[in-house]
Amino acid sequence: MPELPEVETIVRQLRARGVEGREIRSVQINWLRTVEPLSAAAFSRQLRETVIEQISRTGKWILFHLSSGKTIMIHLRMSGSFSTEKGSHDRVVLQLSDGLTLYYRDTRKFGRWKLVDDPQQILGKLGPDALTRQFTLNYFSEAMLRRHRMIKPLLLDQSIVAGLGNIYVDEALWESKLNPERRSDSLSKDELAVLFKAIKHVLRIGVKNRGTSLGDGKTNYRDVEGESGGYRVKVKAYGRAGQPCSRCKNALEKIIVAQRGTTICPVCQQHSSQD
DNA sequence: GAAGACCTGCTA
DNA sequence: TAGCAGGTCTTC
Repeated sequence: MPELPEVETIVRQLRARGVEGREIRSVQINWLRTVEPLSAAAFSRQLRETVIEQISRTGKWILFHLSSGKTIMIHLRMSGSFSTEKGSHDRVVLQLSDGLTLYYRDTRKFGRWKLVDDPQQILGKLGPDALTRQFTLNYFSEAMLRRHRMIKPLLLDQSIVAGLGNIYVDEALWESKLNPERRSDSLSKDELAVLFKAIKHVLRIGVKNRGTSLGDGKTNYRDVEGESGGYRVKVKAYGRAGQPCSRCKNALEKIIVAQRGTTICPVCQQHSSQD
């Protein structure tokens, strides 16, 4: 579920809640497989009495930098979220100093907490984070042109660029008027520039609006305050199949690309003469 | 590339 | 009840 803007929103709110600087007093692990690579007991032992000095984000990873020198790396996958109030699918509960309790909630249990000595072990396999200066048009163009793959799965590939998921990829492609099945090496210089700009744009707007949430059920994205994201009203493509394209008014269509549900405007996002 | 695995809950 | 979901990993 959460992509870069949702993860960024959560990190900001954890900081605002004053999680940084607090000591972990006790750890409760309700779903053993959430934590890696240690057993729940060993994992808890290593956390106890350490201070969460700093919280950061790279791509879709949340990092808790601990006073012990170790780092907790958290990936929310499809349904992970945080709250300071008890809920119904709390998989990890941290009692922090000064009476704050942090609940990690994850209905589908796909999320993971990894305790690592060196985050680079994992982050080193990722491409640049999509909202950093390291993600440049030159880098992006080169990465796309030297492969012969459909653009959508390439954009979802975290080793190329980190942070995009199904929603923001569909939004960026809609905004760029590009068909998700176009081959990456068929894109012109102009198309690459437009797509690059659209990626940065949809992510920035997403962050500004505190992420996206669809529907109202409890499996959907919630920020730390329990709110759904504000980007929902801004979504142009994702989840809008059957509704009119806000550019040309033709009905948006749902297709499957690389096994992922994909919404496109069949008129605006036609395959070009190439490919 | 594709399909299955990991999971639960919502919707049609 | 089947099918689907914002992610990623493993195994064809």
